[in-house]
Amino acid sequence: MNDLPQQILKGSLSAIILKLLSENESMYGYEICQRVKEITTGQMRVTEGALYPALHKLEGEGILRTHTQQVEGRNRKYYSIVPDQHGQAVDRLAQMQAFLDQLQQVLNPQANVRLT
Amino acid sequence: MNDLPQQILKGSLSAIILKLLSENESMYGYEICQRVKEITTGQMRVTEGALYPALHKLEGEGILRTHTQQVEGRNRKYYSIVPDQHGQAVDRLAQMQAFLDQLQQVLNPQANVRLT
DNA sequence: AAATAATACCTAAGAATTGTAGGTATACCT
DNA sequence: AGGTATACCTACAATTCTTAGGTATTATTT
Repeated sequence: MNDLPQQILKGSLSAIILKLLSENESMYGYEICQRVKEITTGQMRVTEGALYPALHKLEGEGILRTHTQQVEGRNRKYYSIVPDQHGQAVDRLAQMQAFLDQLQQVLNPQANVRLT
Repeated sequence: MNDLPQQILKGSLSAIILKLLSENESMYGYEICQRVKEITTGQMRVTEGALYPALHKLEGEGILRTHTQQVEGRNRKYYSIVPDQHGQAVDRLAQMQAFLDQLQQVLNPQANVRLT
């Protein structure tokens, strides 16, 4: 009946991918899943059924590119931001952040965001 | 090509509704649309095509109830949280806030939330 | 040695939510 | 008379995700 807590807000996945790939030269799908689990101490999980189509879409849009590499007998498909698309990634992340700030304005107006 | 900026993150609308109705005894649909525009200085807009189905769903789930009233010749349908469902609303809002905190942890890990 | 877990990729089908684009009706202003 | 604001609604399409599978290799446990 009740939705389980590990639901991802629809629309946030591509932002998560772009953020992680902004900080790391290249990552492979499975690694992204694990990284999100790590960062959020297991509270948020990116399912593979959502991740791989999202990666393929960003690749189709020309924002990401891939190179495959065999590591310990397994094939890994590494994704990275296309060099001249870093601006695009920054823009998208800024848009998402702006929206989240507006949402906070509605849901939690007395809270302020401060840098540490 | 590019998604316009006034897109709502799917899943956040019911939280917005519950938050506004937690602070106001009752509100009608059109009022909710206007209020969100006010709070976010026009940057975020809840479309009626999304709002009304969402309200009907929450009513169907037994969380909201309605009473209609005629004001200045026009019919207004006021929504309010069913008295013994305030806990439900608080729970849902807390869940959403927890998720947003986790998302911030991924997208903007150096930022901290502080009360004013 | 066999079974299970972990790693690593993928897709198909369906559910859920939202935007777009309409519709209806009243009141107000020009 | 026409346009704008108020106030409700629905249908359809688009998007995004979850669920639930599938394949294959390596590591670990039984």
